[in-house]
Amino acid sequence: MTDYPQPTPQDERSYPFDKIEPKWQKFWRDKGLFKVDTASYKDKFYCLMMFPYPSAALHVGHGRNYIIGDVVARYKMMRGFNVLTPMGFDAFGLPAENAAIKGGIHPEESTLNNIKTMKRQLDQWGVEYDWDRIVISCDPAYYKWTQWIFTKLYEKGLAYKKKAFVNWCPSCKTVLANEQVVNGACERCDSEVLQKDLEQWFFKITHYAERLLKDLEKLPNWPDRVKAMQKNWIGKSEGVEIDFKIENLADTLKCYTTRIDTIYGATFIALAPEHPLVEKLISGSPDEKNSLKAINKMRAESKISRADAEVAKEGVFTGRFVINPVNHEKVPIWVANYILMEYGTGAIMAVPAHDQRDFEFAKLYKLPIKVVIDDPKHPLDAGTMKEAHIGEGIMANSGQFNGMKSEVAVEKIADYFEEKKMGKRSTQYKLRDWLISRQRYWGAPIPIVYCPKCGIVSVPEKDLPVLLPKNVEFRPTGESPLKFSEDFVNTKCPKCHGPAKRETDTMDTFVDSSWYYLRYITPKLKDKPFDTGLVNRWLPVDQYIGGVEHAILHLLYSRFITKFLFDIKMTGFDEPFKNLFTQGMIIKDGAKMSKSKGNVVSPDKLIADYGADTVRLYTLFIGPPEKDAEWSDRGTEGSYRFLGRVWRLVEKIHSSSLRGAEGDEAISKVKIASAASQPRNDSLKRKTHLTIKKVTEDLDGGFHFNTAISSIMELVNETYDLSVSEIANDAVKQKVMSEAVEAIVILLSPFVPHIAEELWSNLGKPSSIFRMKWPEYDRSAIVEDVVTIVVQVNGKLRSKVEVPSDIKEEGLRQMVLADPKIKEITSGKTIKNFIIVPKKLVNIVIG
RNA sequence: GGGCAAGUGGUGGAAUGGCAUACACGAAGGACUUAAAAUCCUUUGGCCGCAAGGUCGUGAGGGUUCAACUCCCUCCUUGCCCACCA
Repeated sequence: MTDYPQPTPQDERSYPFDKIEPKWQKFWRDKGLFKVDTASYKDKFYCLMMFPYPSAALHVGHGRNYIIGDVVARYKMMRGFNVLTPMGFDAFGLPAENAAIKGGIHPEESTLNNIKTMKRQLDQWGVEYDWDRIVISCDPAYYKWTQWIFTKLYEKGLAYKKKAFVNWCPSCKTVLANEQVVNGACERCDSEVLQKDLEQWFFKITHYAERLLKDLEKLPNWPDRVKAMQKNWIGKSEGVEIDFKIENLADTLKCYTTRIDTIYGATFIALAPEHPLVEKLISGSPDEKNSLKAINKMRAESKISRADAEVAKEGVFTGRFVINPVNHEKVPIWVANYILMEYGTGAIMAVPAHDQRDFEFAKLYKLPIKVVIDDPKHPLDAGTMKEAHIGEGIMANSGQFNGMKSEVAVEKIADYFEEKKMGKRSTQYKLRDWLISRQRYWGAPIPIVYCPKCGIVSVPEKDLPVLLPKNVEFRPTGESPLKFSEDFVNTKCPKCHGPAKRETDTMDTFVDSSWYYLRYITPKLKDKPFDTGLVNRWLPVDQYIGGVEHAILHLLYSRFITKFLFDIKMTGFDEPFKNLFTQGMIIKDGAKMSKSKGNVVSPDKLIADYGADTVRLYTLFIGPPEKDAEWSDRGTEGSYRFLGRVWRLVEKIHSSSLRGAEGDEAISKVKIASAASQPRNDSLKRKTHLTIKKVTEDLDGGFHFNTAISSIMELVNETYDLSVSEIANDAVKQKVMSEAVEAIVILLSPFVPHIAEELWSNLGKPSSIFRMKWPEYDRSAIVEDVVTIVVQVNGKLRSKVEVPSDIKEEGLRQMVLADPKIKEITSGKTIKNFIIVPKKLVNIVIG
């Protein structure tokens, strides 16, 4: 048995982060480091992070967004910008309402509690904001203006009401947003989502479809991925709308096609079950009753299964025919479940030979298949084809167009249709109008009043906000909870002052978040949503940072609202976010971090164990920030070790040993590095300036935090090669060393602000480090007198030679060929080519 | 079916035409310690070799080039988004 004392755990902490982090956080807040006076907009930089929904608590995956934003803000600050970084909360929404139904706590209470928790977490991370500008979307002072935007859209005819099919969860008894429907089932309870036909409010985003598409070109600094997703979502296609004459009826049937070149191959027409002409077409047909029954079945089914692509094709013949205008053939009209009423005209000309869906349908109902686009080398045979020929080819069986390339015929036939007035060119979009009404409680009420005399009346600005009443029974019944609040519903008509009723639906929370970035500039303004003059100075946002999951919805809606506000001259810009950065997700155990999967890593414990700087550093070092990354608890220890190394470097070498030249015992034992080709002080000075260059380029050229940090690690490693005794007696080395250490601290400061601030002050420098100028590298310090040239023979590395950096070609050639290894390899061989990449490489090509 | 990413050591990743594997994790060994932790140092792609060195090697196959992880073509795999969109 031993009687030695047990180890004490105090040394587990290699530097006192628990003391310094709260200290500097308080310092920044007391000094108002992040407070901005928007009146001075010279060198402004608007750094915006997507504001969060206030859920219970943040995990380290959320943290990535805020940490990245904080690094950008601090870096830009040191580059002399007047940086605005505000934060707020997207505080309306279903989760709080559901929690309230379960737990009985009012959504407002739980939301405000969650905001408190999240704010504390952000504070502990050392992520700083101008909190005076906080914007909370459930605050009446904010949603007043959300409602105001609604009324403006309504005035311009861009907010309207219509009957529409919406997603309905029978078990939650509520309407769901499209994004809450996953593979046809409710996101939360997994029951099958039904469709209900309800009166709904829409924003006419389709009015902006072309501009939303075209203006993507104005956004060169958005990720291509996001632009591609938006483009895809808007889904523009150009084609021809054909007018088909219906045999024995006065009506024309309009069909939209992008493949007018296949018109001669149309062997049937297919209508969506919901097409308005369906009843008229089948009336009088011998099998009218059964047909209608089958069509009604399709109507019911097709809507449920719309989310499910693998539904079998089904159809009913109407008994009617159209006349194909190009060849006067009779073409039968069918009703088919795969045709969508929402797209195009809800009717298509079906060309089985050249469209896979039409092909399957034709096979099923034994309809004719006619090849009109052929490949002369491998002619198609309609009888034996296994699938449709989708691609281009040579026109066949197409009258006057035979022999043309199909891509030419597309234009020729379109011209022909327009000349003969048989149809016209037409552009279609997949984008649908934005359904914004929700039969839910926890949202901004739609500011509309229904008056028996005046009809639909929007609430005038002086009566806004329409306050969300607090005492409402919001248990799900399938109807808007506000319907049951008599005080809320019964009101006076703003026009005739007679009794009237309020709209009881609330707005989609995406409406709240589609303009919040404008509110931050003048967050407390009472008489306007924002000050146009100031907003025009501060926007567009210089850097927007957020998750790619918002690539379509939030970013598209925000662009739409910005364009609308531009059109009504509220703003002078029509794109809100100049630069967009979308960070990757943090993965744990192969899945996205989420509470339901039970793989969340809480920052609170990590910060308690290692400090915020370690968590920040690891989050930034884990990999390229735009990519997903697997979280490893081990990895945090590496970051922690590195910070300890920096701490000891500054504390021991610089502040004590250098001055006293005493030499800390542990440090004096550091080995003296092996001889280098240059004097060590030169090499360290050069490395210092190369590191400044590299870190600056990594931050300016993109968000390459991981490589910036690794280059600082290299510099730290190099300083460890110098021993204390080496420095102590050499004034030049001391200078080089302190320059390196200062560079390390300042270059690290955006990433790990607390330790940097502490070390900076320990070095005797004035606080705050974030009021310092970002260092610039010295060109003369990075030039080399001697460079190492890599010598390849026939592309293979064979040797390295050191040459003066200003060597001429002939001299270099001689030195390279004089190298013993090269001499041996090249002896007796003919040198065919001698390629020189200056200061880098030589490649000798021999026979 | 369409669109977009990505595929490199035991692991996260670096290198965007010029030394493949920087930096870090993990592992092994050493110094310090009664011991451990911490710290500091060394080694660490495979194969052959005592070594010097050689050789193979960035999902697969081809191509362009003096030179390819990088550019081009074909294919495979994984992930994400969209999807009976005419």
